[in-house]
Amino acid sequence: MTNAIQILEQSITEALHSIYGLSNQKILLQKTKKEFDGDYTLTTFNYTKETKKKPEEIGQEIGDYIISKNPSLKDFNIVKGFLNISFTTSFWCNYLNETVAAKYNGYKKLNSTGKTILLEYSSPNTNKPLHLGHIRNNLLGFSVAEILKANGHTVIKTNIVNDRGIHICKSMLAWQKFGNGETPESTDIKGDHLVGKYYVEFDKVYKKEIQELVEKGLSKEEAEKKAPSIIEAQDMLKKWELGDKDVMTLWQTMNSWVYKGFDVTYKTLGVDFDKIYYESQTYIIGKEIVNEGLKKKVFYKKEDGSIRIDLTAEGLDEKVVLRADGTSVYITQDLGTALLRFKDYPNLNQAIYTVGNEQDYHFKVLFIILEKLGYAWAKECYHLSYGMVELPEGKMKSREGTVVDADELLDEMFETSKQTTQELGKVEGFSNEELNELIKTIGLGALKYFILKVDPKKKMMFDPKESIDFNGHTGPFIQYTHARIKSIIRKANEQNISFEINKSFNDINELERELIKYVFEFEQAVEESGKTYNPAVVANFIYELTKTFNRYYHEHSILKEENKKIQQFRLVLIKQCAQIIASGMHLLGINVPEKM
RNA sequence: GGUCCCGUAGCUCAGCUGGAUAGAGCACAGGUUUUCUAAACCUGCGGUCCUUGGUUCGAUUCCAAGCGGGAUCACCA
Repeated sequence: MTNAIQILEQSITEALHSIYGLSNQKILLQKTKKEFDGDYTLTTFNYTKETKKKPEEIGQEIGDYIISKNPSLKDFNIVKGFLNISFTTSFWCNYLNETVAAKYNGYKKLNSTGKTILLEYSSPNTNKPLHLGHIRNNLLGFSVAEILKANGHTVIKTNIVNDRGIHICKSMLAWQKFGNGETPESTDIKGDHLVGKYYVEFDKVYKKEIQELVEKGLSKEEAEKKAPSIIEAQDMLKKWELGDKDVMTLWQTMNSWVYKGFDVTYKTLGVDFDKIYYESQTYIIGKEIVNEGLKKKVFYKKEDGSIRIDLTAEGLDEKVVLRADGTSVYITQDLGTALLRFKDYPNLNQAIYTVGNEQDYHFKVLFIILEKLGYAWAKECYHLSYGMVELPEGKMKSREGTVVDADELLDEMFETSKQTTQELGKVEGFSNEELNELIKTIGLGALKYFILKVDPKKKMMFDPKESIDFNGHTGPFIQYTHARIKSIIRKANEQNISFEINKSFNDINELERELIKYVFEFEQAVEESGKTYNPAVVANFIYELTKTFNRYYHEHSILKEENKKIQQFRLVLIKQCAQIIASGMHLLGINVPEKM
């Protein structure tokens, strides 16, 4: 079936060719603005040079041509260089009929042109609990995965757990020294938070040591290198890479605490993974790659013993890929991880890394190195870079404790959700279980929508003093609208009203026409958000649809409508709207309730 | 200092590959419920789209410079 936009593009192409002999012209179509009459608008300024005619004239000629050739088009009007074109009402009604008959949900089916995409997100460090920045990462990654699936791709969601390295040793060391054998069970502290406590503890001691050394006359840089704590941590890392038994045992124990904690947070957030990688496994592959690269002369050994790559020709710097003491750095692991993935999934067409934009440079370097090493798939690697979440005071810093903790924030969302729900008192007949479910759905809806409605590329502000809204341009507003529709549908069912449109029916009003167009345009929004890896496109689109629906809801009654044909049409329309709202929200990882 | 990103209403954000009189939400002022859920709807208030040039029939959008903010340039991750 050809859709509205395709019909217009084809007709206009034909018109340009037949009237002016033009081909390969850009066809600039946009939605007609509210103030004007029409469905879609063609800008005709573009063709003035080739045709040597005024934009109004061109509009008239193209308008006449396409209307005469295409029965789906009703009429047009011209305002300067804008040709506003209207489809017939029966065209839109037919469209609605067909989508409903096809049980259309706005997603593309998995198809042969679809790619196989590995999408990495979350990627936590196991030395501290998750914070709001990680929440953005998790929601973004999960949503983009859903959106890509809805565009007909196969997506493998993966998590690379950063479970080794100097930062982990810091927590371990502090626990060893000051922990008095504390465990999550003995303290009743969630495992990731307990480990995080010792990460902060380490930093305190370390800072103090630095200060003492500075007072003794060392420079700050020297002091940072010579502080006893950091030397101990480095020793521990060496022992770890050598497989020291005690260190390994401690490492496994503390990591297991963290994993238990993360699992709880992931479950609450509703995110999941198809495959989990651990850097403790991939860093070894990384080291092998470095050795091979050394032989291939992609890397070289400096006098100080470190192994490096010179990227100054690319406008970048000289980069260390393996430390002088033989232990691996961040990028060593990433080399190994990349290789392992393409080995595990030989059919991979793309690998997406969901990582904050503070690491733009790192990924630029990583991808260039992979290319220099000769991996053909290097060019399929893509850094999905997103902006930081900032507080009014600036960036969040784990070590300094200026973070919005993920678990705390989630609890606050649920608390607000609970309060609001109780105040509004619309939950009669809900069981306790249903009520809890609803509270979670709404709290998560508010948080997820708040984060996903912002363009991922941009940094975003979060002020902990101002709680996340439940009114206006928010998740709960959209969820509420869905519940409203479902309420009407339930009542219609109770009254045994049928949901079928008479095929010849086309007596619709302006808002109904607009709503059908939104249903139609959803797939374009899904497509665009997929191409740009941007859930905000879907989020904002669904909001527009929902806002229009609420106006419609306010102005027109459905169950009280006496004309049965109109009533049935309206029921079909709103049911499809509910479907699109649910589909769109699903792409954001947000559930929509039947009642609220 | 080099590289990169950003600058739209009091606040938080939309504004698609250049197109009509720049839009929402929050906040503020007011109105709407005997009518399908008022977490809603409607009205009002609010803008040198950071500045200055350039390209263009047309620039918030593209280019250049400047100003302001941020990130990064680690043998941290």
